[in-house]
Amino acid sequence: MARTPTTYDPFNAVAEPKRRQVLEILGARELSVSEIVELLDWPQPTVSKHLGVLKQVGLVSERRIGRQRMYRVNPERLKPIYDWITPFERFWNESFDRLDKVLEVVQEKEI
Amino acid sequence: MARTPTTYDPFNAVAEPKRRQVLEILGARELSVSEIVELLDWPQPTVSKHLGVLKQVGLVSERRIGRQRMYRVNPERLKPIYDWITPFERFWNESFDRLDKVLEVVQEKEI
DNA sequence: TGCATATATTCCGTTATCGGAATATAATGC
DNA sequence: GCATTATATTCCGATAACGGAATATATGCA
Repeated sequence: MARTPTTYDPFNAVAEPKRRQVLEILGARELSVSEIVELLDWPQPTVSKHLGVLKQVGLVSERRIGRQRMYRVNPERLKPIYDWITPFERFWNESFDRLDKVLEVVQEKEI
Repeated sequence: MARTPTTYDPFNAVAEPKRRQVLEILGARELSVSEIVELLDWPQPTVSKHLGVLKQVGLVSERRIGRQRMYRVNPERLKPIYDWITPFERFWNESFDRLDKVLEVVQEKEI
């Protein structure tokens, strides 16, 4: 077996920096392909191909208006990433706690 | 150019499900390679190779004790993922807000 | 019908992964 | 030094991504 396909799950889809960029700008509002092309200044096939991966993995949805296709982000599909990463949050918070304690000690000594 | 290498950044390293598993169990405590082998029941070279990728990208650190190598997670390297994903949190929270409003209306009608 | 616009698809070359099996390195203890 | 334990590395074969260029599809409009 080779590397997990990009369409296997959100983690693999989002590993590609350009696909993260696309999701970021779609976070603001629904956009057509040509609007994305203009905003990011990428070749149109590049945009379409990355949207294709994001759509296959369910991270974006598409709506047709005439010959345009409006893409929007599908946030719930990003939740597995959020759920996986948040348990590690305690490490940063713990560090802050320790820093707080250090600062307390420093303050006590200064008094 | 081909696909972004797994060692390019935390996003790519973490795209592989097995590497996420390794990081999860290292979240609990520092572990030797053989402890990971036993916990996950994978071939030893598989464990070593995945640890190698995680180490290259800075997601784990290593400490030698005799012939053992103790690996620990490097949480701050996971923060870019946390920072990228959390802005999308508002979508789930917004949904809950809307649900709350619906429930309020339902309650009002029941009174 | 014919032309223009919007988007998707295909073909190609280069590159790197992943698992498995085998082997190499390194440290310990006798 | 030699055997043993702990871990890393190498050598496959199969798979697929990515960018670029070219082309195909599909819709709208005169």
